[in-house]
Amino acid sequence: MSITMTKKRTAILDALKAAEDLLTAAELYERLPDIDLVTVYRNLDLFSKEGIIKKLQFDDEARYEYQKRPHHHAICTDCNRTIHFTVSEEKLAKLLPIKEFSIEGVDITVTGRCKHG
Amino acid sequence: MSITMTKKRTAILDALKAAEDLLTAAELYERLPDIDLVTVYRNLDLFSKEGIIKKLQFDDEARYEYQKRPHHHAICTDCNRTIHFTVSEEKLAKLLPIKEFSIEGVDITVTGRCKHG
DNA sequence: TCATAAATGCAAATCATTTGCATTTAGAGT
DNA sequence: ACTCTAAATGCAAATGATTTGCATTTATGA
Repeated sequence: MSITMTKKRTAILDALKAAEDLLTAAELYERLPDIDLVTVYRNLDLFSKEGIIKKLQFDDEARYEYQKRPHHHAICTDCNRTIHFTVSEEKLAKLLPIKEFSIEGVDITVTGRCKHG
Repeated sequence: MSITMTKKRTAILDALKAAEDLLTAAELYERLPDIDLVTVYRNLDLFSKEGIIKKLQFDDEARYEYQKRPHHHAICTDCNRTIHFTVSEEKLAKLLPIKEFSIEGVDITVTGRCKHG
């Protein structure tokens, strides 16, 4: 990547990699109190633009995740847990019936209920 | 529907039905200056919960559309135009490979470039 | 018509995110 | 290592969408 990897940037990325779930900027700040919240925001923005992480806009706030490989999300409306899943390129290609459009990215978000205890 | 349809609510719904694109609360307020912005928000919320309209969270603000039938969106990263498209139930059912999840809704957002002039 | 709940408006609060600016730090060249 | 310049960071304050509190108006139904 072409961006300078400072200690703080590395720490933010590591925290995202280590996280089970998607994190908000505030949650990252909790885990990394030495890094100013503004810096967290600025770097999350930067990473998003670089494509290193992914920003998902939730109802009230944004959540971020380290982007291992492109994938999609199923969010449980009960427990808010997020399940990650992938969809094959072939299936993705078949979704959009419009030819006059060059696809850059596809986001699929499923809502429903997971069967947790 | 079980909610009281006041004149203002009808006006808000009509404005959404008439709109070409998805509208923000502020844009609705521009079109309906007699209706307080707070009332616009409250009723958009109400309609969303009733399933009459659909709320899409964009980067910085929410946009709303009258829900004719379930459909999805392709957003041009150049001109911000929104293209609506549908995906058959069969295709939708095949997307999520997780059995332990009862699907309530599926949102597909495609980003890319449309071929406008 | 009256009573009660719902709908609305206005002002102010909230809260995530952004911006301005001063300070610190990193990287290139010497 | 030293110096210079741009980038990175922190702090305070601003921004802007959305929400809340409360008083007032309107609709509904007995």
